[in-house]
Amino acid sequence: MNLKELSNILGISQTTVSRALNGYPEVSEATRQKVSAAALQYNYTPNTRARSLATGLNHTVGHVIPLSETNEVGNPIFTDFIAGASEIYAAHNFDMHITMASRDEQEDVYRKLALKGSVDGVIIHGPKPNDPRITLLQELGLPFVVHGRSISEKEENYSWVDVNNKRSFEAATKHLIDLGHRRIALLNGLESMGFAQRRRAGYEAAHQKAHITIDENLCTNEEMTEEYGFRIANQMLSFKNPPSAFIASSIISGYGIRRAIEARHLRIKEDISVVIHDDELSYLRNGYEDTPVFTCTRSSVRKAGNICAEMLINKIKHPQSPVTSQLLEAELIIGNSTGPCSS
Amino acid sequence: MNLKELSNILGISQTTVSRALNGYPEVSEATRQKVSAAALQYNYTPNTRARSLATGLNHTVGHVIPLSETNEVGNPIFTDFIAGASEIYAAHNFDMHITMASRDEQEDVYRKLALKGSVDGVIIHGPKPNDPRITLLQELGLPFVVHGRSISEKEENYSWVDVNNKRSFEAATKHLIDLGHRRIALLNGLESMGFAQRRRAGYEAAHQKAHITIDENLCTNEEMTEEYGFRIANQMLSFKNPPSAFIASSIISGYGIRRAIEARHLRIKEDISVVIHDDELSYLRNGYEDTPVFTCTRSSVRKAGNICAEMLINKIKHPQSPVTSQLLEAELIIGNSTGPCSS
DNA sequence: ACGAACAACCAAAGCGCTTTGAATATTGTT
DNA sequence: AACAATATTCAAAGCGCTTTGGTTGTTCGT
Repeated sequence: MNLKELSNILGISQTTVSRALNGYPEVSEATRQKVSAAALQYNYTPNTRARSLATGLNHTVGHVIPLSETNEVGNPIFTDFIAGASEIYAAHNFDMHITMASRDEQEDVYRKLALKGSVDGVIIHGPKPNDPRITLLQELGLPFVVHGRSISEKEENYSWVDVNNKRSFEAATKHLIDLGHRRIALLNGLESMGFAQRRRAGYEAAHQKAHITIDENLCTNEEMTEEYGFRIANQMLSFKNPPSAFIASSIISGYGIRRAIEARHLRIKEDISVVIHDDELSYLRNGYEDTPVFTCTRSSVRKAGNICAEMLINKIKHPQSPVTSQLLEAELIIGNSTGPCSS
Repeated sequence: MNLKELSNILGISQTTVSRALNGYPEVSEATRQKVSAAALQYNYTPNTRARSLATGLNHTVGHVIPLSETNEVGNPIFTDFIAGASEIYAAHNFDMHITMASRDEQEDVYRKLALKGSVDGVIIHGPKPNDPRITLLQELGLPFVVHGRSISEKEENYSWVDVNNKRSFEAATKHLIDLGHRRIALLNGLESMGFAQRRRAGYEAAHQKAHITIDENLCTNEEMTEEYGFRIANQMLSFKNPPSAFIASSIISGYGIRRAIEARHLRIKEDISVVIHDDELSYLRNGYEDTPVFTCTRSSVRKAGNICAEMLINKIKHPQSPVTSQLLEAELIIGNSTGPCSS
């Protein structure tokens, strides 16, 4: 069933039928009723392709999910982010177009996306310092919002949504220092990522303010898997001078750290303190009670998805509106994994 | 840059330019060269919408990811499944269209998808017994492949890719029984899911063959989160007659079970055995060495994504081809979490 | 009762591509 | 040299929708 057929059945022109369905004012209430009823009866829905060809609007946003070199799969936090974004898309009748691409394919994918004209805007995931994708999209004139922030000398005149990673990791580190910890391990994300650099900066700031020198052997950067947490914690706990606390960039690595601690029959909290960053992943909740399992810096990645999507749709609908950005604070929440330094 | 402009620049008709780029034979090699060069130079890529309007083919497949009532977010295994599928899509130049929808919205979403004409085919996720989506899509005439199988009286004449859940869970249960375990807890997925019913059937079969009666108090069905594993294991371990082994439908719940065991200062393997189903999630690997952390039934969900995608594209390209299906065997791999029953 | 203002509708053009059917150029055959 | 056969090219139609610019009735003020 298409517009032509429907209008033939009704004996009304395609113009009027189209206008009736799209809520234009120059249609009498009577015909609008008739048309709506017929559309429902004959199960008519306008063909998306034809519509977007005619209007130039796709009602679609693209996500290009970076595959890490090591895992070749997107980080599971994307599931939650995208769930958040898709809520908003659904509310605005937008569609979601997803591509998974390795880091070196990214630019090419974005360029293709723009040229093929299949999306009205995109979300940039996992920005790196001076991320070339940002300038590329600005050149291409494709609306976009960055989840995270790039780090660059130039003024950052693009829209982004980010967590205050520096502040939150400084707070987490300070919390441990206040508890008497002096050897605090940092299991950070990949060094090339903007968020990891900011977290590192927070970690450093807290140390500096407390006049503690950082042991570089306690700081690592990797893809944040469970195995990463286990392997590194295991290694570090066998140091002659092991850390008394761990900060992990993700609950997933936190699981690995816990596994390593318990494999050595040490007790979390009493013997070793652990702080994680908690994205509030729905399948990997950090406890359901008031007191979380892990002490954490908490910021819902799903909510970040909401905000990014809302921002992008707004940019698409109002291309001339000024850039906006939002810095989300990640609360430090004391859970059952941190206690006074025992060593 | 569009076709019209490009053909004007070249002084060649749109027809010929289009044919040259699409590899039709009735174009001289000379002009083909010229056209290709110009397309490259002027950065021309055909507009997807226009093309699909003209051809009737979208080169797009849709995934409708069910949101669980409880979590409102897709299970993280989708990330891996979709990563697998998208490899294939990329290779065939297909796009991916994702919608997240709660269970009761599912049918509506599929219907809309078909009517709007924005996808050439879809993948059905998380089939339930007598899943209405299957008949719906058959009526709509939209090609589809089911990840998993429905369970129904009627003959199952549709394409699917599934793991042999019954067989693998029977093997897992038998393994534990052979080790002397008699009280084996089953932390299964939602009862309404086909795969959960098949896993339960395997669990029952093993018990039956060993003439052991099942204690229904040891069998639960829920969304497979970490917290689920923790909470239930914690409860069961405080029974006057606790289980000596656990089988979990997912590594995620397995983490929770481990947390509960270790919180009670029991040892995994020595005191309590644990078997999980391992989807080989890239961020939640079940160990990297020969011997996995958890004894498991292993079947890569990413590979399942590959196969589904390949199957679907084949169906789209050859609509008349017969239905195909594939049953993947999940190997039982003995890891460091199962040992002789100690009680 | 007449023209202005407005309400309601429509035919046709256009979005950017593919594809049909026809036209033109080239080659081969006798 | 003339014609058939083949190789290239093209103009125009069509995919299903929106939107421009007109046309036809209605209502209103005077």
